[in-house]
Amino acid sequence: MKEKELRRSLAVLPIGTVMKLTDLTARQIRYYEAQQLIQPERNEGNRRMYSLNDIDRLLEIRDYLAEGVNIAGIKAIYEQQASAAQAKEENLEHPLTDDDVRRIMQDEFLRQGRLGQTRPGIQQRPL
Amino acid sequence: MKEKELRRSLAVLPIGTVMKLTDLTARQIRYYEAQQLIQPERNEGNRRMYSLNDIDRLLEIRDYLAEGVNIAGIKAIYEQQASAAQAKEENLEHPLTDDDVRRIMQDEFLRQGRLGQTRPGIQQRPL
DNA sequence: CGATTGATGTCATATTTTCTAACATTTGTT
DNA sequence: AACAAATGTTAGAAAATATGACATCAATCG
Repeated sequence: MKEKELRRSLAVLPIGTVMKLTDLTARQIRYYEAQQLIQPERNEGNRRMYSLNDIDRLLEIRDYLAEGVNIAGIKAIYEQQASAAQAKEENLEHPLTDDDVRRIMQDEFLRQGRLGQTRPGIQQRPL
Repeated sequence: MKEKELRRSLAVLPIGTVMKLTDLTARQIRYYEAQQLIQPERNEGNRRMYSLNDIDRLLEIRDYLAEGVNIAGIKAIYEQQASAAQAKEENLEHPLTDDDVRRIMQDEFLRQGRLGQTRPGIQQRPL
């Protein structure tokens, strides 16, 4: 199913379309990019171009924010996912020892602990 | 599978993207529309917006033209498909009599006869 | 409370994209 | 040669997007 992955990651949507599909403003979408939550491509004319995967991620971001997770938290989640994916790959070559697992679990808990801090005000989306 | 149909018919692509995906020029895409081969939607600002189904159809058109079928022929094919689809629907209510079938077959043959006429010069796509 | 900060709104200006319409070109067909 | 089909090209106007600055608003902290 490589075909489908490719299609979903094809950057073909301009920001105007993304606004409608996600119900986000251009300002929000560009801000999330500035915060490294998404990395849209650019066309020859420097216009941002988004893929279906980007749409999914933006919808996720929207939901996390609505739940009260701040942007730093969302970023942490994605970084965690990325390293988890990497670990999975590496695991195909050298399976983990129990000792490794213990250390990883500990890291996870530490990360979780740091997350809930709603220090930077939860703000509800206006209607 | 209504979900997928909906997604595929969502008009979200601007003409610039369509150009890249189909390897057609804006001129060609607009011309096929003028010839009624496609009916893209328009956004609030009067920009043409295309769906994935539109992309498929444009690729088909591109292939038919490369094969030597002229636009009138392609249009005839689509009209035939449309009436076939309609017939199928109607058939769910009143199945056809043998007499109906005979008449339909005759129509088909007449249409086929008229089609091959490559009267309006076959033109090969430039590299 | 007053200051600070995170997330978003708004505005101005520049650049890119698309639209329409007209005229030009190319290549078969008659 | 004349014509028609398909496409190219160009000009001018309108829409969409980029960037950067300043404004706002709510939550948090000293």
